[in-house]
Amino acid sequence: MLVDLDYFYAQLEEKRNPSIKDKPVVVCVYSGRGEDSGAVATANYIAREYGVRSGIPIALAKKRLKESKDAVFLPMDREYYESVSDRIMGIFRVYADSFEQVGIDEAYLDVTQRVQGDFDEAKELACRIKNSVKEQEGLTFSVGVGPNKLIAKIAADSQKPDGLTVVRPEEVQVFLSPLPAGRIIGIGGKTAKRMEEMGINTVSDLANHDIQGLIETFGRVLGTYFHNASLGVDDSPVQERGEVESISRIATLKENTRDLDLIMEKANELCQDVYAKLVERGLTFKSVGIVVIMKDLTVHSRSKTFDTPMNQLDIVKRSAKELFEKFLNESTNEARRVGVRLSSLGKEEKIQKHITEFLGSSS
DNA sequence: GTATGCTTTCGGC
DNA sequence: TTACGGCCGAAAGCATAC
Repeated sequence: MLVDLDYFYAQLEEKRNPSIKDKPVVVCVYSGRGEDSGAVATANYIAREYGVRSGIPIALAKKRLKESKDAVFLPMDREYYESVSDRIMGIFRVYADSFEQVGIDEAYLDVTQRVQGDFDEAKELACRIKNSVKEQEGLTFSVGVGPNKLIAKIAADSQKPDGLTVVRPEEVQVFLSPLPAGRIIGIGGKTAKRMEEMGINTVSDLANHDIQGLIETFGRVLGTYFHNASLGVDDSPVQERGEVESISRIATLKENTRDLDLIMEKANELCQDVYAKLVERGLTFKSVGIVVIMKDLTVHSRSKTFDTPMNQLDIVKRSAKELFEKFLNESTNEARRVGVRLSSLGKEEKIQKHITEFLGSSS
């Protein structure tokens, strides 16, 4: 089954301050540029009735909520959301044979063993988990129960908030066929549009489309995945996620610029932040990457990889500077936002320390 | 021909 | 009228190694 916490950030803000729960609530990421510069992270269902959605500019959300008068705009408080998420995930985990957290507000629970493959029992279990989280944290979430992760996810999406949708194996075909292809995870706006151009609108259109054609258009991995998904077939296991694979920070510049010094002023802060997180988790990095979002919102990235694991702040800063400098030489536009990313992460261990010391002392 | 690793882009939340 | 975040993982596309 898939569990998905309802309008998570906004629900937490309602919980923290119940007086706002009958008003439109919009949780915002302010960029620090101007009064309303930034984007919407999420909004409660009252705000959604006004057309407020994740990702739209805050100024646009304000315009859409102009006549509601009592709309509440709050800044995102990520640390708080993460701490509550950790507690709730701890509750979910107890009910699962195996557990896989996806993002801050979603998780897959394989409960096959403990309900002995019985979907009625799975439904009862879902109710018990709902009650438990309601009692302990005062929060609601939506559940999808299905024969695999793909179906569980779509089932959960089909009834929100506080939903509970069960799709039994014999119901999969009827459930899936009429849905828009975009309901399949991995088919976002861009892919949906390409499919539309191929005459694919519903999952049933996708199921009837030649698999070779899909592979030619979307590549082997995705083409095969889309074909199987259209038939409700998915054998990916519910498995615990390991260490994070990358640590990144991105921020909006005070003003658009292509001045390396101004960019590095901000970038050095970002380097320190990602480095602090790296040390906190006891990790090393092999790759340093930068990302630049230009004033026209196009996204560009560059990265460099070392032969051995690294663990020094200075390396991060110097690599970032080198990459920004190189990138500026290749572009003519002004930068609006810049980011720093560490990847190819590894655990800091004795052997790696020795290698670092050896290289450090011999050079 | 297959496996593996690196760079960049895509897109979910 | 326009307006525009900050993360993350996955995949394509390419190069290289065996």
